[in-house]
Amino acid sequence: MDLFVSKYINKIDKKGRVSLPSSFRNVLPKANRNEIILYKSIKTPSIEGCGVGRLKEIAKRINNLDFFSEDYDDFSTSIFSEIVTTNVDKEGRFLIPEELKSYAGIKTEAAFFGQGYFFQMWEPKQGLKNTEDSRRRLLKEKKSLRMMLTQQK
Amino acid sequence: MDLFVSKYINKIDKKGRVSLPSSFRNVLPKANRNEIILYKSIKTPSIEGCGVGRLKEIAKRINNLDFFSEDYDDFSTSIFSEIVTTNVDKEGRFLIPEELKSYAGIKTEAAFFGQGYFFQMWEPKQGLKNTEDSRRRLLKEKKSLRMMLTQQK
DNA sequence: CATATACCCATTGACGCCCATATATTCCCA
DNA sequence: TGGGAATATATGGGCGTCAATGGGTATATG
Repeated sequence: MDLFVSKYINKIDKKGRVSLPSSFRNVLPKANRNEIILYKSIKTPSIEGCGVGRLKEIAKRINNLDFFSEDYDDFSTSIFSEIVTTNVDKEGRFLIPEELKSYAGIKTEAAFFGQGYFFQMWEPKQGLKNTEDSRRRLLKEKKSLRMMLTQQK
Repeated sequence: MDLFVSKYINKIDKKGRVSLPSSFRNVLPKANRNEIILYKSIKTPSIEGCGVGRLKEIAKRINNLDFFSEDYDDFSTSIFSEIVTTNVDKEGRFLIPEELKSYAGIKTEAAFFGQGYFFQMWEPKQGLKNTEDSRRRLLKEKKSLRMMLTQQK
């Protein structure tokens, strides 16, 4: 499985370390298993994360913008300066930077939600509520959900 | 990671020295870890910096502008003639030339902002405000920012 | 010679690395 | 197939190393 799926709730220890769920670690390329990138979610009070490979993709894309345009600076600033890289230790744990932790309201536990190509970290209560809310919104449009789920191949 | 990412705020000591963030030092080629180039940002009151290797890339960018345009001369002059090289000492610190420091309004602390292939140095307050402004501009066009961040592969 | 800058050494706190344990999971073999 | 052993995962904690910072002294350069 090379996608981030399922959800987990892990504890944050005294030193601020939290285990990246094992199944998530396995999604990272064997080469760079010891480094991930984190950034504030644009739309929700949560932290998003993924492997560094994704960052290089983003970098390439930004690099293709007109270097002297205002857009270049805006993207570059909003993305690169907001992204933090974090090292995953041999036990699979990492530190969540304070700024991100407070942005997401995370204190003693972090809830990990697989999102396919990336994952989110939430304060557990808020995260679960968000899941319910999304599901509720989707169910309001059953038709489209059914279509999404039953479409083949 | 071979990109300048994240942000840091470091102190400037009595002698005018400031630490280049460790993660930034690691972006510089192992060969030339003791030298960086600095120049005034064209669009903002900040200082931009990078390893000496990137000079060629900047030259290329400028060379791609129309040779007979006014822009060509302006960029060429503004950037090349303003570039200064600075030595990084064994502890990873360097001196910010007075002219650049006053251009950016930097006094006792410098904020380092990763920008991918280069970095910026700001007076902390102004730098943080600039980040917010950038983000605000981009969020007005949610589509583009989301695209930049979530496109897969 | 005077000022600026490089080199050396020191301190503090944060972080990485290592080892340890408890629980859960898988595997293997009788 | 049941039970026990080997393995993996989440978690806890000790300790050495490194990053950021401060300061003394040598050296260079005009």
